[in-house]
Amino acid sequence: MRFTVTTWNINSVRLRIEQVRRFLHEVAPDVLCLQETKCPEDRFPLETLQSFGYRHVVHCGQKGYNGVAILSRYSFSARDGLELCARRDARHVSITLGPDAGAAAGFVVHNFYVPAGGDVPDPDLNPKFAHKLSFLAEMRRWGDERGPAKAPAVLVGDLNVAPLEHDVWSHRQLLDVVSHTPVETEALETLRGEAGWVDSARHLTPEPEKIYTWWSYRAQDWAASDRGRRLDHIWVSPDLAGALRSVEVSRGTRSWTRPSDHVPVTAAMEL
DNA sequence: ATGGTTGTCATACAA
Repeated sequence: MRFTVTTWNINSVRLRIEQVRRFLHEVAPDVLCLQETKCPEDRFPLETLQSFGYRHVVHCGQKGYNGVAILSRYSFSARDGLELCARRDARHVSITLGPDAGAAAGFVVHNFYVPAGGDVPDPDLNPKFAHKLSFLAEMRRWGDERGPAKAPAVLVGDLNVAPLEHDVWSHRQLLDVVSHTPVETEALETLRGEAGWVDSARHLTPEPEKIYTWWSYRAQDWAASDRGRRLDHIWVSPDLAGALRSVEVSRGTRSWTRPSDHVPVTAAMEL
């Protein structure tokens, strides 16, 4: 059976609830992972999201910042959130889907929101960048502790790193810009490789083709300048790599009224 | 070299 999962940094789920409705109507993934819901638990639009056909929802939120959620057409048997960097930041949530989602033993979907890291790419001068590097180090340690994948798994999210040369509009000009500095790209690629995750977008669309999932709000004309970065990722465990059929970047949502600066990325698998 | 925009919460701060 076909299984689809989407990751989307929504930059306020309450402000963009209509965009969520439209996207779910048009693309209808089985599972939607959101980041930056920017919404405390008691103000999360649970019933509205459920009315879009996604009965199974988990939200991990806080006031003003961060926040991750997973919407699913299938029931899940467990939910869990990691607490990284000893902060109660809402930057991770995971679910375990049951057999009705297509994998006999079920599988885990992890949804991460990696810290953006501020503007100055020096951990000694910029505590936000230090936090980002610590977060990536803890993701690496978490992967080491998990060990080799015993069951199919998916890791998605706004990882706030564009790891490869053709994941940014200009590799040379972004080498000292947070999101594409060597210390970040090497950290992300190392933790991904050690844990055996397959980068689904690059598995199906290798370099040198450019892929972007984020365009700054500050550009006068984001589409004309097209100075994007690939910050949003869908990784799959090695046993799922052969099941990948497509990875779609919903670039069109960036042109919707009052868009998020990130667009949805959807992977389809034949399980 | 600089500033450019958006969202939350109501004043800076994070992205």
